[in-house]
Amino acid sequence: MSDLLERLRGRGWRLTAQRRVVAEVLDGDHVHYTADEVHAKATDLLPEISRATVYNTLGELVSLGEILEVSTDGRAKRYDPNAHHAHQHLVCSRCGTIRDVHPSGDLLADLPAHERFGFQVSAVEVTYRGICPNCSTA
Amino acid sequence: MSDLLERLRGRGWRLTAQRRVVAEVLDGDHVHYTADEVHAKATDLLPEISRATVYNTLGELVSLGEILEVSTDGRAKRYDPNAHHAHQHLVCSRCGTIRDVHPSGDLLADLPAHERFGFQVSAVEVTYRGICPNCSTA
DNA sequence: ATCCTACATTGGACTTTGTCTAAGTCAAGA
DNA sequence: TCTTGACTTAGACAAAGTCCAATGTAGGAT
Repeated sequence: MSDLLERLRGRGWRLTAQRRVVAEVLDGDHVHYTADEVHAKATDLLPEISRATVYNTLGELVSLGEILEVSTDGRAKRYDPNAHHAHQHLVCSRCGTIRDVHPSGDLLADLPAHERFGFQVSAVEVTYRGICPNCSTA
Repeated sequence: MSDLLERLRGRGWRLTAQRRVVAEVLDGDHVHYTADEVHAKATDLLPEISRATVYNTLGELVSLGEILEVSTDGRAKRYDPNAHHAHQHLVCSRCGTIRDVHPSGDLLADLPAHERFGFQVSAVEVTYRGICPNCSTA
């Protein structure tokens, strides 16, 4: 993740404590926090960081293609730092836990030409839904 | 759609003008309105209908499995009356237009056992993204 | 090392989307 | 037609996100 900050500095990003903290919070696998969760965790590291800055920074990271925006439940958007490896999501219908998964096959090719309505189709997002081990035993 | 109302009456639904109007607004193919759009169109037919009733009615129709809730953009949820034929969505990245599409293949089977993390996987939602004919020429 | 300034941050007001509640209304069975 | 419990209403409230004017600061220039 520190190479992320270097990469962004190369693109003219000003390196502030706030941005460093947001990047740090988002580091890891299977991380999918809401903006408010990012803000809460960032506040632990840098108490005076504002909500607006967290939103701004997340928005910039999305624009730059460094993180992904995910909305699996129609409520708050979540942010996924795993933007450099194509993947899909598996979501627990009960507790909302999200895992990154890698389906086999070419998902885009599954949409036949006669079902494309003249669109130039360029991407596909898949959400698998089920019950996680934790919730199925409880 | 009128058989929908009959079906619901059979399930103990009280048949009110408001519910009739919401059902009427949702009738058609490739219909994916937000709650506020449904409210606006319903207001044309029945000026005194309230927002709360539209939300209530949409929620009930979803619970009864008569319509689907779709969130393709992380903003307002949309409602899809085509609940009785499995399908996925194709969304224009520019204007937001949504079409119902039918991919080939077994999408659920594309998730290998070793990528399921012990989940009981039961459903899959797919959103194809691209540019619609209208937006690509404009 | 310090200065400058364009870019970043802040807090709070505002918007959008959706939920809840208490009071009034009405569909449909008796 | 009467009655009653389900339905509807307006408006307050809540959650998620955006916007703005004022203030602060990273990092290049000196």
